[in-house]
Amino acid sequence: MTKPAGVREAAIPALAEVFREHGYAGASLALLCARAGLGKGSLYHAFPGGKAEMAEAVLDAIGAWFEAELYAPLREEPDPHAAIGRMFHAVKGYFQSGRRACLVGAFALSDDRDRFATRIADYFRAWRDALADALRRAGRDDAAALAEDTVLAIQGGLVLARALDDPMVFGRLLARLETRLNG
Amino acid sequence: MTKPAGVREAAIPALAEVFREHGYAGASLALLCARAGLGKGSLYHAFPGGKAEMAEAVLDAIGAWFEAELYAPLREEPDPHAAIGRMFHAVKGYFQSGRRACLVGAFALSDDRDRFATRIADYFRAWRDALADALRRAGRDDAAALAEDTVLAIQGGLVLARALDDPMVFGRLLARLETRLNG
DNA sequence: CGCCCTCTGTACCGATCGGTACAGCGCCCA
DNA sequence: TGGGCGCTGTACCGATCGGTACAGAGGGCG
Repeated sequence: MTKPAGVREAAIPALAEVFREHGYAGASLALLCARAGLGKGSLYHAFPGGKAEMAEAVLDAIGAWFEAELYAPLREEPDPHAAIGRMFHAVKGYFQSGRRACLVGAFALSDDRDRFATRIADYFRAWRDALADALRRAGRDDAAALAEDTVLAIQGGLVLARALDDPMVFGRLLARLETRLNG
Repeated sequence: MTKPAGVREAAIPALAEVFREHGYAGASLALLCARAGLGKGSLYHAFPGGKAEMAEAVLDAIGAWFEAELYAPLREEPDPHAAIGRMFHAVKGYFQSGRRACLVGAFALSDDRDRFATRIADYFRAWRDALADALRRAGRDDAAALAEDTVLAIQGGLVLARALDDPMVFGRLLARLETRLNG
């Protein structure tokens, strides 16, 4: 029943961390192998497409995680306020209170964007639209603009928190956003 | 009187564009040379410290431009509303309405941050503090939080606009921010 | 003119890049 | 017990990496 899990899925979190820390260009095969604890042979057996396929797999895994943990609840949870609260909680945990960067956001800023354009766009579009849906069900008439503002502010918060090396910036932002959205 | 200008300053805009598009790791000497229209010899004569010194020079140039065009007016212009309006106008032009990424923000997201930590932090701290100063003079009691929110939102707007490949996202954001700040 | 000093292109360096080839290990199932 | 196969490490590939050495071009000035 349950897939044999495989080297592939087991390696993805480690690969994700390398891409997150060094960017696509900076993530060398040597780094990828070391972090994954695998030789080149194993890595290329699991990802015949090489570095590009590894990055795609990582983006897919991130997208799937956000879809399951954030977007689906935002769309389907009967109580939109609860779903929004859960979103902030998940975001805080995922980004380690601002210490961890957003891989998708980082890719969007460089020319790696072109290579992974649809995955990157889908990630943010799904987030923005799911949040707008929840806000609409919560009775906000400015749902679309507010959702866009929120998603974008989270990305900016990560940039600024890392730039100033001050996770509090991210924490403060999340608090401000949550009161703006949930009252 | 006026410095002989030199190859150095002439090359900086071209170098900046390469770092902006490809990141620090992705900006190879070959790309840097080609875009600057100089051979390795010339480039290393102007920047004996190599790639790292080029990036530092680019960050310094960006910092100086923002200081002169944005931060100083925010601090010194008698009419804070006018200075804030000028800031939005300059930001819109500089980032080409959201089509162009922020080099400093991109560096902040990867591990290049450590290498250029003080320059990156100074860029954002100066911006946030200058804007807070103007807001305080404009009579806002939430000046500090509002300034932080604004700087961070601009960075997030660039991420989201590039991710969705939709410059309108950035334009809408600037409009929203300007009404929030200047009424 | 002849010297010097700034700037330039080119050849070259060892290291590392992403990627491939392949021999063998161990496990599962017949 | 013995194939077969999923997985692994290692050696190797040409290309490119960031950086250096150096010979000369060019202009200013004595």
